Amino acid sequence: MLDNIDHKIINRLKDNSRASYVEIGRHIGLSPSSVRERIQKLEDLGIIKGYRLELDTKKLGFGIEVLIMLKLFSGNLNVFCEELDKFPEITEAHRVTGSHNISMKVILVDQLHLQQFIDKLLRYGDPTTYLILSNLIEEKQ
Amino acid sequence: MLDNIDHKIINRLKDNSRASYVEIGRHIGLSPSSVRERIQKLEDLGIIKGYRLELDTKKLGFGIEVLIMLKLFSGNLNVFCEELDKFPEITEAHRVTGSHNISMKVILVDQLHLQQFIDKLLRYGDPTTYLILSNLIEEKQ
DNA sequence: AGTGAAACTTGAAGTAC
DNA sequence: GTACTTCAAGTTTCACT
Repeated sequence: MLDNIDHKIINRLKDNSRASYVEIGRHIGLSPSSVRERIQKLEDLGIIKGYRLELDTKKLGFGIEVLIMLKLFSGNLNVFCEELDKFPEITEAHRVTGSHNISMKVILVDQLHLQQFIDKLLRYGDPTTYLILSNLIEEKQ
Repeated sequence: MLDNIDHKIINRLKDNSRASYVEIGRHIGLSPSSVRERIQKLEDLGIIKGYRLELDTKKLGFGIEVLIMLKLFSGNLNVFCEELDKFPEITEAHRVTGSHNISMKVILVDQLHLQQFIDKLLRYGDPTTYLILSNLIEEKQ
C-alpha cells in the first residue's frame, strides 16, 4: 500500500511535522505538489492521524511524571473510561491485559498534587504507582 | 514565565502542530509576526521540544502493541540503555522506580515478532508483558 | 505590530508511463 | 488511470523597522 517514498515522507514528518512541502520534496527529490498529494492521501487513509507537539513538561511546571497501573473495582471500568476527560493530568492511557486494567502516564505539579490525584483514583480502583526517573525514548511511532 | 497567550498558542499547536502563524493568530487575536516570535521564544527556551506525527500503527502493519516492564539483570541497566537504538520496535521508554527498572511501549507486526522481541530482551533482563487492548488517550502533553 | 521581499502553498493544466 | 511536473495566483514566512 505504501511505497518507499511514502515512508521517506513519514520519516521526515516524524522528525519535524512542521517541515514544508518544499523542504520534504528537496530531501527526497520530489516536487512540492507531489509531496502534498501524498501527505493528503496518507491523511485521508487515516495513516497520519494528526500533528502533535512535544513539550518539556518540567519547564511547564509539572515536576513529577508517574506511570500508574490501575486495577479497577468490579463494574468500574466503563465508568472510569467515560470520566477520563475529568483527569487533565493523564497524558496517555491504555487498556491492558493482566491484573491491572489500565496503564496511564500522568504529569503532576508536585508531591501534594500526586497525593490528591491518587486519592481521586482510589474511588475507582487500586492504583500502583511508579515514578518516572527519566525519559529514555520520547513518544515516536 | 508563560502568559495566557503562550498557553493558547501551545494549545493550538497541540491540536495541530502544522497550523500556520496566520491561523493561530486569527484564533487568539494576534498578528502572525507576534505568534511567530512567541513560538520562537518557546522553542529557544526548550519548552517546545519538537513537532511530531501521530500515526495509525495498525494501518502501517504493526498489529500488536504491548507494554513491557523490564527488570534488568545486575549491571545490565547502562548496557541496555546504550543499546536502546538497536530496538526500533520501542516507541517509548522510561526509567522507573520499583522492582522493574524500565517501562516501554512497543509496536510489533505479529505474534512471532513479539516472541522474537521478548527473546532479545531476555538477554538483558526479565520482562513482564502486557498486551495493549486499546488506546484510551493518545500521547498529549 | 506593520511592511515588503522571498519563500511556500495550492489548484489547474499538462506530460509520461 | 496514476503519479509526477510546471506554472501562476494567493498565502505565509521572516527580517526589517
